[in-house]
Amino acid sequence: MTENASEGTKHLPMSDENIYIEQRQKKAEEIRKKGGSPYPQNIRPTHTAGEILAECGNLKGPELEKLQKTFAVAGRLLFLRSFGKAAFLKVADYTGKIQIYIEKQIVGEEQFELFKSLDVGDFVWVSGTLFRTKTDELTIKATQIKLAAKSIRPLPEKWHGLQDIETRYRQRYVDLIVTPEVRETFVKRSKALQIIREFFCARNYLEVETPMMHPIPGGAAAKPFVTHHNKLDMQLYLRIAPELYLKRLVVGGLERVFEVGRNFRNEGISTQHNPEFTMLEFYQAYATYEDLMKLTEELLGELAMRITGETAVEYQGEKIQFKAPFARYTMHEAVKKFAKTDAETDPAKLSPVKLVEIFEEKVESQLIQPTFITQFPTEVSPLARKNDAHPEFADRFELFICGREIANGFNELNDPKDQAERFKAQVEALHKGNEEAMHFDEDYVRALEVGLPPTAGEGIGIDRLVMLLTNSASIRDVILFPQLKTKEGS
RNA sequence: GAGGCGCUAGCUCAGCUGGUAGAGCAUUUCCCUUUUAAGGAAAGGGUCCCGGGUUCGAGCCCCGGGCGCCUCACCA
Repeated sequence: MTENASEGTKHLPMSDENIYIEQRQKKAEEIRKKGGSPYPQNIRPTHTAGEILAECGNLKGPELEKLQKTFAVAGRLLFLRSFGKAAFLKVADYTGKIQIYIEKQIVGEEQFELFKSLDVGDFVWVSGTLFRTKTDELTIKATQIKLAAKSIRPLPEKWHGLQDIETRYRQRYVDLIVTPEVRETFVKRSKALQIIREFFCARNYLEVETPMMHPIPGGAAAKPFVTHHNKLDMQLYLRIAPELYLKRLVVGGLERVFEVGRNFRNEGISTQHNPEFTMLEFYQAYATYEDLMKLTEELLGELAMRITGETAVEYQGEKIQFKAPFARYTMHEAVKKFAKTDAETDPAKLSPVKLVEIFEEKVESQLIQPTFITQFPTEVSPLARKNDAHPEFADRFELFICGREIANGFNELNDPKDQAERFKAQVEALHKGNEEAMHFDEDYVRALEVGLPPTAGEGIGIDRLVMLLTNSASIRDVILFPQLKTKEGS
């Protein structure tokens, strides 16, 4: 704490005080006056709500009575219905909720008084035996109850919960308490990451971590965040992609690597974009982009199956089929098929840049089911290997689902001379004012000179993938703390 | 960056043509020993996002600003 801590604790800002907070603070003070603590230690549950349900969820009333076993749970008090000398409570821990029944005659005067000072939102510890209520709900009949941690602020209303989207993002801790779907979404996100790690580890990939602070931003076309290291007195960029570092590792003999981590791009914010987002990148020596397309089909199929229980996933009213094989078109074919072309926009006659332009404008939004688009112009693929037969195109693909780019992969350019030329072209574009063009990375070219085996690599946007798997309309719904502007006074 | 919409009690929301600021939940007090949005009785609770303006009078109209959401543009 700062030296001013004692000064700061004298009183809370008046604007933040309301009757609810005052009342609860008063209760906490009462406990202190009596020699107790509103924030005690050594609160030990014997069971979680989930364990109790698993162990006794099938037992009937008489069987529960015979059990003669005491269960102690701890969790947040989320519901309270009092009848004067008895009450029902619902306590939630990380596994679920369990109902508590408390009766003055059973717990005694002192414990019942303690119970009456509890508020919804408090953490509590309860022990007792199990029984079933008239409506057959598995319930703990409390014999002992303790306050485990006092909550000073009231929670949102039980029925409607927290509706204000801004507050949900700013106070995600409250959102997580009162909006069960939010919790489910982030459990699924965690599970997806776990599956991804298992998937690559099972294929002998090594998980690695490369720098997030780059002296030269590289690996993607994007505007970086700039920062500064004081002692080194050098400008650094938050990484826009880990690509160039991961390929250095393949040069170093780590033939199969993957990294899951944050990228930072200093661009607009939308339902599809957060300034920091999570990217999976993986590289495999002696693989081709075609191998990676197959691998991607496998990965996505497995994710869909293990997260949603089926390969067809409902997303915003569309049924997305994650079963292999996914549709495949070259960019030419896709423009021909999905964009209305005339003599002027005949793909065969278009400049590469124009082709990509039409593709992005007319075709992308139509690619709802998982679709691989291959053969991107070399000009827009400065790190990808040229196709041997048609050097104006790169051996590259992107995967589109619901009109959004989900993955991008290609055969890696491992010819140092070619790479140096491509960097030069990028630097020229940079000088011409293209803020997203790449810088010349001499050390990366040196690494290629040491020798990169034939390699294919791919990046998958994890946030967008999780959006699909959790039927989330906005990227903010799959990021725990999405970037928001700070509000005055907060 | 542009346009549209929103911001009223702790929460969810009403608030008409400009005329004393409303409800439900929650809170406080009282009654209530099996509830499932429990029930009954009463009470308290407001910087109507902020700042100007118009008006006898503004939550409402006008101007400026803040924050958010959506669409578009840039991007993954």
